[in-house]
Amino acid sequence: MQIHDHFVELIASGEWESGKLLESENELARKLAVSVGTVRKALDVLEAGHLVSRRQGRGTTVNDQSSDEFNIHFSNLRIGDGQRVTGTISSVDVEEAEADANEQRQLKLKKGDTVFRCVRVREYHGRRFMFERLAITKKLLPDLDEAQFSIARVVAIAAKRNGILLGTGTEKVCVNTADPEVSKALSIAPGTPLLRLDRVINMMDGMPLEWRVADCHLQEKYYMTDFV
Amino acid sequence: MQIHDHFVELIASGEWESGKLLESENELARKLAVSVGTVRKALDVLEAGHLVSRRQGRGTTVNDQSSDEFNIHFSNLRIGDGQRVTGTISSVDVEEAEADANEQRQLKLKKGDTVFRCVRVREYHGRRFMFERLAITKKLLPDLDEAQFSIARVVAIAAKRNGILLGTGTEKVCVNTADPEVSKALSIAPGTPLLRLDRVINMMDGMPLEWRVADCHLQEKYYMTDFV
DNA sequence: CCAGATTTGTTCGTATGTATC
DNA sequence: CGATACATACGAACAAATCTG
Repeated sequence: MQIHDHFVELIASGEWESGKLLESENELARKLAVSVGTVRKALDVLEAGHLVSRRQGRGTTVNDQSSDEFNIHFSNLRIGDGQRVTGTISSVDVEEAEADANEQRQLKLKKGDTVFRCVRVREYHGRRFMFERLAITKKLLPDLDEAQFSIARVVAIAAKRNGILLGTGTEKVCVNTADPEVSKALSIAPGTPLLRLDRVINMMDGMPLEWRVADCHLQEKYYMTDFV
Repeated sequence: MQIHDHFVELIASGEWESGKLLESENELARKLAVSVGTVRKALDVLEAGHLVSRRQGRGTTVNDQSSDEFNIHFSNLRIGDGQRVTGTISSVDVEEAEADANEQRQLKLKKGDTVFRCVRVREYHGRRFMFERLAITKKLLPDLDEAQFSIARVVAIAAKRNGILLGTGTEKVCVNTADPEVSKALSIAPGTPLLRLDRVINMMDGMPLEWRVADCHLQEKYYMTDFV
């Protein structure tokens, strides 16, 4: 884990930039004065966290956490044969505010901390299907401004700029019905049953960074999980 | 994987009975004429599949796949602080029939194969909350009869009797509204939005064994998944 | 198309750390 | 307190995939 954390630091600091082909396991082991097995295990953990990709005969490369391939693993929405989908953003509304009680609890903030609040609509193949409300800890992303929220994966991109690495997340799923605001945004009848996705994404140190509550009109899409 | 499969065979055949404390890694390695590292890796995979539990200083024990602790990992329904729940069965209706087209597809059956079809209602703290329809491949569980379906985990228990080990599973989640049958069974208004859980449980060789479609009136419960 | 070098994947055998009984 | 078991690490070797000239 010491070696792992060292590697995380190298990635977060930008010393290991995304796309870079790392030195071989043997070289890393020699430079860090540990066994290759130890380097291997650290890289295994990094790979499990989607931070690097490894291929026999080729080497180990650093993944870009602002890329779509990285971020799509935070979506359990799927289509057709099981491919994950996120859609694209079709409308945005941003404000900056003091965190309310819920935001303080979800993002582990103190009274008086500020958040970005963002309301967005996502569409897929030209059809609006998701109404999402985001709350993002502002102090961790000081260079983030309201103009940027129209692009997908803002948080991941801003996190990368600020040397923050995304880690785990949890999502609660339940059923909700369209209130007037949502029904208008998605052009569906009020009261339409929707899938509500309540998701928190944490940083690698375990602290939450983004809280999203999304109401989702599934249409041909479905939510899927695996049991192991 | 050869060692892993060998261990699976020992568990499925009953030679390693549940609750048994295994020989140490060193002994297993010596008897199988492989390195301890190889035994460790095989045991790691078994543990990931919930077939054994390991504790430093104590040893490795075989889990009982018919136990509640094993089966609860196929449920993503949670309550309060995040504890998984399955509830208890409050009503049952069973029939034996030739698999229809959907059942053939989901359970990878051939035309003419027979299934158990079972309609059950689950309750939690005295409140009925889930209406589930099961389809189970009959030929794999020849000793299963209709009288047994009133107990939870029938399939896991029958599978154990027949030397079958449960492996992975997938679950699709979407939104559904209560039709007359479900609304009557759960004592809720017709049209009430419900969470629909469409789940297939596979055996360790990857072949499906049970298909369940459940409509769920969540109440204070919620469905939760983790991102890694 | 092939030969050789490089890199990860897998296994081996041993040694030490640490939790449990 | 000692014996035992899993957890972690070490260093070496070979297999298999990949890349290069």
